[in-house]
Parts: sequence; C-alpha cells; structure tokens
Amino acid sequence: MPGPPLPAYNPRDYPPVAVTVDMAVFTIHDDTLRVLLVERGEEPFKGAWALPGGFVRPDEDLNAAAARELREETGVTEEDAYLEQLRSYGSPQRDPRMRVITVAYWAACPNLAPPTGGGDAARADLVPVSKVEDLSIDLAFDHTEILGDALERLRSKMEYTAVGARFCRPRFTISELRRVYEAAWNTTLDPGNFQRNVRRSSSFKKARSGDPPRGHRVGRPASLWSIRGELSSPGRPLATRRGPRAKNRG
Amino acid sequence: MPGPPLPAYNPRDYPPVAVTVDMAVFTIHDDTLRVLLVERGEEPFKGAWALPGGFVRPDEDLNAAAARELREETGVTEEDAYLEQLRSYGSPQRDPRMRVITVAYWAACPNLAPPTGGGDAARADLVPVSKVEDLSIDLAFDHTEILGDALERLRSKMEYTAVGARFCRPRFTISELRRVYEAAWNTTLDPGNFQRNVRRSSSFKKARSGDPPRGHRVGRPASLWSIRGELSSPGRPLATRRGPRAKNRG
DNA sequence: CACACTTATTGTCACACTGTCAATAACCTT
DNA sequence: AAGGTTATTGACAGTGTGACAATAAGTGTG
Repeated sequence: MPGPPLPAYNPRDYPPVAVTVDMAVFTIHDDTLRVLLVERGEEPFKGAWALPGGFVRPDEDLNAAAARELREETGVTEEDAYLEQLRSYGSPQRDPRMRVITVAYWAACPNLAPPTGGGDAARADLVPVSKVEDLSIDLAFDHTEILGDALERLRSKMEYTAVGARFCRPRFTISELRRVYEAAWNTTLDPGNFQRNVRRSSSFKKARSGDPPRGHRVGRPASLWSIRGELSSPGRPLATRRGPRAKNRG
Repeated sequence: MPGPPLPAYNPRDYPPVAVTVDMAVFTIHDDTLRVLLVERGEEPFKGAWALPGGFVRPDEDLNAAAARELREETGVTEEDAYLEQLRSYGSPQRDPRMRVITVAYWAACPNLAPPTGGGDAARADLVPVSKVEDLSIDLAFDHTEILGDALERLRSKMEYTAVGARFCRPRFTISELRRVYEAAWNTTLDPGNFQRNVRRSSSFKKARSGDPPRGHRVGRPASLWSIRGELSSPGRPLATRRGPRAKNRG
C-alpha cells in the first residue's frame, strides 16, 4: 500500500532464524482423547515421539502452513477439522541445531483413523494424551510443554464453545457429543443434564431427519443434531469442568 | 541433552525470516482504557501510529524480548505488569520489506504515565482504544488486527480471572477495580453486586489496614484489597460482560 | 453542630440455572 | 410379552444473579 520505494533489508543483518509450525492434532478414538505423534527419524531426539510439524514456506501464511501440515499428516482437509493457533515457542535452546521459533497449532478432527504403519518410513500413531500427561511418554524438544498447553486450551475452549462437536461427524447424537466431553475431560457427565444443556444451547440444532447412527443398536434410538452456524458462539457451558479428573457419578 | 554431534543447519538453506515482538500495552487513564502507541519514523507507514515492538535478539527468549520492549518503552518492569503472549502473525505481505513474523504480546500496566513528548525523536502516546476500534485511527501494518485480538483477549480474560486488578496498584479499593472493569468493557456495573462478587471470590483478600486511598476524598472511605496468590485462579466472574457496549444502569 | 451530599457496604427478593434423581419412551434380544 | 438398554423428559431443592432498597461513614456547608 505505501508508495515510496523501500530500502530492502539485508537478510544477513539479522541472525538466522527458522520458523516452523508444530501441530497437536486431537481426535477421539475408543472413547479416548488422542493426539497424533510421529517418530523422529534423525537427530536430535532420533527415535523419540514428537508433534508433527515442518518449516513455514517462504510465501506461506502461518495458517496455510498449519493446514498443509494437517493435510500432509492426516489427509484431513481444513474443512473437516477445527484448526486454531495456540501460541509460539522460541526458547533459544529449544532446538540444538539453530534458533528455531515454532508456531504451535492444535486441531480437532472427527474420528481420525489410526495411521497404518505401512506407508512412510516415519512411524506415526494416535497416542492417548494420558500417556503424555502422566509422563509415560517423553516428547522431543519442548513438545511436552506444547501439548500440555494445547490440552489446556482444548479443554477450556470446550467449556464455553461448541468446539467439542468438531470431534463428531456433521450429524451426531447428543450422547456421542457427551462421550466426547467425557473423554476429553476424563470425567462422567449426567446424561439428562447434558441433554438439557445441548437442547437449550443456541449452538446446536436438531437435524431434520437423517440416517440412523450406525453402531451397536441398543436402547432407544437417538435423534441427530448438528452445529448451528459458527461455533464461536458463547452460550452457556454444556457442562462444567470440575477438576481435570473429577467424577460426577459412578 | 542429546549426545551425538549434530549436523549444523546452514542458515542459507532457509529463507530469510525476521522475528519481531509487538506489544499492546494497556493501561487505564482518566477512566479510559488506553493503549501505548508510537509514531513511525520511517517507511513503510512513516508517520502512522503503530504498536511498539522490535526484533528478537539472537539469544533472547520470546518472553524476555517482550519484557525488554515493555521496559524500554515504558520503564515498567515485568514485576509490575501482567504480560502474556497473544499469538503470532505471519502473513507473507504484512511487512513490504521482507518476511517478518511477529509474536504479539499484551500487557496490563497500573496507571501508566502518559509519555512526555520531549524525550525521543519518536513520539509516543496513550491512546484510548476506542479511537482504534472505531477506526478513527488506522494503525501501521496489521496492527489494527493485532490490537483487536489483544482487546478481545483482555476483555474475555477479565471475565474469568483477576487480571483486571493488574491495572490497579498493589492495594486497591473495590470501586477502583470496578471502574477498571467499567472502562475496559465500556459498561456500567452495579456497585453492590460487584462488591459481593469480589468479596466472595477467592482471588482477593482484604488488606490488613493500609494508607487511605488518596484522591478526592468524598463519601465513605473504602477498605483496601489485594490479589491473593497468582491471578490465574478461575472462580466465578466478578461480573458478566453483556455486549461490548451494553449498559446496565444509567 | 445539624444538614445535604457522596460513596461504600449490607440486605432483600424474585427468578434463572444446576445438580440429583426419578419416570417414561422406544428400541433390541430372548 | 418380558427384560435390558439408551434416550428424553420431569420434579425438586439449593445456589447464584440482577435489580434495587437501606444503612454506614465520610466531606463540605450554613
């Protein structure tokens, strides 16, 4: 927009910095909140699990880089998932090779399929987040911290937005949604109260009809719901998170 | 931590990227939420207002860079203010000179003094955020967007943390705190209800005694309060934000 | 000093929202 | 048709909230 010719910066005037994007891709599998991890093939941290990520390309927007990583790693397009920037991490020693500043993103994907080990040389897996939270698995670089921050953001965002529904397919039952919350918060929620809150929330609407939700068909069939508009809408919480591990019933 | 020698990256293998820190420094002055802006002395956007900021130094952590900028611009040390990373902005064209990725921070400062125009060549001022929100002032680069995001974060964080108190001195009256909320949310809050909520919140405690709060002494003198522990504590909201501009009374 | 005025603080009250738990509905299996 | 399972709706007590009234404790004035 500005008119006059600009003095170009000489890149060598500035210390070399690399900028990467790292992604915490979450999904619910087997009623468990999981994150996609890849095994590092090279030093440093060769053999350790890490969040998928890569360099931001010269003319690529940060969101575009994150969306590209998500697509490359999972095949999931930006349409089908919820993608949000978390924050950046830039401790001078976080990568022993050079100064690397990483912009962390997190994503919520509907029922992601566990990666087939066959494809790449790089192993990838959907790991229950509890394995990282209880330190059974130690991630490369500062990825344990990043994942912790991403989890905190995910869980808290589920309290006051409808983002939890992005773990479900476009049409879902209220029970499916409740199980998402139970998995993410590692808790148990009262079905009646949850039903009441979803029904009252302006973020959801009952689907006109729709396919019956497949699966083991037992009990009264549930009606299908979908997200109304953009999920940014606040509204009341669908449930309140007590402690990270509190149980209501059972 | 890893043992084997590492292949050093050749910086020239990666496109030149500069990493900066930009700060939205907020304070309350004249019962108005204001942000510190500086006037640009060079192209691009010469003469336009911009958020203060600068390059991240080679061996400097991001938070350290933000704290340094805060100190350089305001003299306020990290101790006296609340400082938090917002997010990063990296659109390829956001700076016409070269690829610049900026990590945005925001800060809440207690009663910052308006900069004395005398010192630097660079002019600086505490501008009411409304001037930027209603587009009376157009900021350089993508700083209008950054400031908008920072405002949203500040306002929403005030809902469920005690961060508003960081705009006050260590000891403050409940009314002072209420006026902070009223300025930040551009609204009016019921003094009785606000009092009740502060009293019930675990984030505050009544100061043993303390100096009387100076100023125009009229009306019943108020008792002094301070923050208890770290303000991250959730607790109930001190007030609920209706619309960005809703009024309760008056 | 009593009075008017201002801000702080405490109470009241109706109403909305929440969690607990019971009752009904609708389907599947035997 | 009976029993089992999940979905959905209700009933109820307890708690938090907004609106607003009442009281407390100063300041400044005639």
